[in-house]
Amino acid sequence: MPEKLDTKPTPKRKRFSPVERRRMILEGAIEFFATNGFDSSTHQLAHFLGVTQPLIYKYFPTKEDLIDAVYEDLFQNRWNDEWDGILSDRARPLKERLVDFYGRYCEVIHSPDWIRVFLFSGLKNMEINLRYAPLVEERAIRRICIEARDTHNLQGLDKKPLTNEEFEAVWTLHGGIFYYGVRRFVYRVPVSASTDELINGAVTTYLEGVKG
Amino acid sequence: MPEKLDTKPTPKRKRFSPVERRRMILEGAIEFFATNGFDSSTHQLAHFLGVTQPLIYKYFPTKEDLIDAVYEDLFQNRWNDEWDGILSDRARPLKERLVDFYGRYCEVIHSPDWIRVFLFSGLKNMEINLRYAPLVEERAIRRICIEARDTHNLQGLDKKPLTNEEFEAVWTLHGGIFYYGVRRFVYRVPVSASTDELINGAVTTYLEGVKG
DNA sequence: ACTATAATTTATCATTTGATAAATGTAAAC
DNA sequence: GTTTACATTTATCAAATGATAAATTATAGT
Repeated sequence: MPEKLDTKPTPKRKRFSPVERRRMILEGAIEFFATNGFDSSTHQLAHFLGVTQPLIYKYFPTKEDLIDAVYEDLFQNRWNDEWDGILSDRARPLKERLVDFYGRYCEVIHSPDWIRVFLFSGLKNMEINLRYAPLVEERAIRRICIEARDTHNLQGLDKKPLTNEEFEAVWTLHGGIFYYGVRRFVYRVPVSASTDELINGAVTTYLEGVKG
Repeated sequence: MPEKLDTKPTPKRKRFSPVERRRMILEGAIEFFATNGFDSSTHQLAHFLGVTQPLIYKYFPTKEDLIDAVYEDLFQNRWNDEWDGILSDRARPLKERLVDFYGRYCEVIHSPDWIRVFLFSGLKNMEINLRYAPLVEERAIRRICIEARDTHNLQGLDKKPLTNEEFEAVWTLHGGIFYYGVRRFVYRVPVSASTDELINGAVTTYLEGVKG
């Protein structure tokens, strides 16, 4: 078949600015590692990206650097400071606050990339956990304990410090919500409720339990 | 320093029966893979076992065979048929049954080996999940839903099938309990309650919630 | 249209990894 | 004590993997 010979041939190689290319590699790496784990090879990743393997090393000197960039992109600054305010805003009913908070929180964590990379990294890397778990405990769990006491007019923190039972009740709520993501993106089984329904149910149950 | 020359020197090599050695390798592999993931090398595993690497291949023809043996040992036949009876025994209060059931269930799953291998395999291997999740849903979650209805004298299954809300409430309970293991053996953060306290709290909260 | 910069690829390497074959030595049987 | 079976090790390999250097070529500036 005859073709126009005077048209410029499509370049076999497309060049991007370093910023763009770095972004492309990083985003691809997140998806790829979330699917295949961090022990997958950089060769396979390059194939997935449609790019040669040494190019990756132009932007990330070592594989470890690339993995760290994945962590940072997914976990760093993903805790929105506004969430603290939502939980502590006593002008609203606690149930409404909890539903609001977990709705926003789940928008971040209930994605295959987030849940899977979080578990992959947690299983391999101790450092991530040591940073993340205390963050959740301090800014969510503890705060919810305090607000629950206030809401149900129990004795203040000055009278009695938070008990193990109070902490564990919130951790169980939190774990139930987290586990919903595990069912969807790790086990990949069908779930019978939407995220909103789940949150509503879990929060309601928690509040019933802590009240009684 | 002079030594007794007539004592038989300690053999540099100890021989075990195939059955014994296979068991040793398998148990070591469970611990090793639970710690380091299934992508760790057989060379490292051999070092961990204090044995040469080709020996492993005498007992497990491929690495995949070894991994399958690990799965089988941890997950196969770990569901005790008596548990079904515990959940369905209407002579006992539901709360007591649930605490009893989850106490026994957690004796199995709340170990670093079980939780970590379960997550490692779930993240890599789809097959395990496809077998395990339906088992839990059928033999635990659904059963608990049914018993909860009976206990609270709600309309029978013939009147109205189990709702998504009922299912999700139990999954949230289940997830909260599972997550306790994740906190301990994946995140490795200190937990503020014993397994028994956790189960008691979670079950109580669930029943409060489903009642109201 | 030409040139220079640098983004991208090709070629290559040392190490690691799953796996195999042959040599070795332990311990049971005689 | 000798023999023999076979559990274990030593030696080795091809393929995969993280990483580097040199060659190539797209594209912006002139």
